[in-house]
Amino acid sequence: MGDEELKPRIKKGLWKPEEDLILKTYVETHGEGNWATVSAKSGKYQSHYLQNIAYDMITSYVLPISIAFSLMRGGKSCRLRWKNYLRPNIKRGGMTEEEEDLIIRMHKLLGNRWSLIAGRLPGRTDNEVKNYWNTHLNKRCLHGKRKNMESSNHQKEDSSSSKQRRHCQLGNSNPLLSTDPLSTPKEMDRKKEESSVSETWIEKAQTVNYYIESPINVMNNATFVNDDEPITAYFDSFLWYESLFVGNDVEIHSETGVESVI
DNA sequence: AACAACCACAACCGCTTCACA
DNA sequence: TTGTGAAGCGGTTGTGGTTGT
Repeated sequence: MGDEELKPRIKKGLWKPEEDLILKTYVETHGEGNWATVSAKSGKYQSHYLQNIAYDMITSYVLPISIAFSLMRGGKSCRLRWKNYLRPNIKRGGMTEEEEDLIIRMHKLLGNRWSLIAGRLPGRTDNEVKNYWNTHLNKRCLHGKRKNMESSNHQKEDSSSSKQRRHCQLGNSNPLLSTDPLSTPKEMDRKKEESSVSETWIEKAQTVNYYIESPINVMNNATFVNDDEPITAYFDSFLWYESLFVGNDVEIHSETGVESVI
């Protein structure tokens, strides 16, 4: 008999609807926490489950009643599944423009602090924000940076090509895409749509950050080395302050520290 | 129709932090 | 003060669907 047979098998991979129901039932009864015990305890919810779930739901999930289905999942897996998918008030579906802008602004301020960012988006999870950033916004921001680099390089180019590119930037076509022979019209439309939303404020933020000392720099000055609370408070006040100027150009004088809305 | 490439999202893994005995 | 287990977090990988060839 090998070790593998002695260990309880922890199931991995995508969750099935019946597993979701078991976990949901467990958490609704016991509350969140003690995730390590979910796997052991959830088996007894078979009877509870069968009493409370409508028969048509059971049949639709093709559950053989004779099978005792305790959750053979690790505590971490259960916790994540609950937190990211089953928890009440989880908002599903695409991000709104406001949410996108908030994510980008927060990411610029906080970096990859996904839980902090998600904390300011009701109904959104850190995993969702992180995935959304990696699949949508990161590309868009990189694309914006490339665009900026291109435009700075263009200053060294001959006047005709730079004039053409400037025309593209001001008009309804993208200079990078329009000069890319591999881009299809459909792809160009898609990329154009992606790049249109938040680049304006990104450029503004880059300008603003030139004047405002980053909170991270303050941290690096070891003002609050051993105590997170002041840092958090500082972030909060900074974000609150920053939020006042959304959509505005803010200038803070580098020496006097006096801010003014342009 | 078949296959490959790509994309979006769910889930896992490893590390850190926290709480408590 | 230290050890230990639980929870939290961010990076990475896996999976399934879609699109292009």
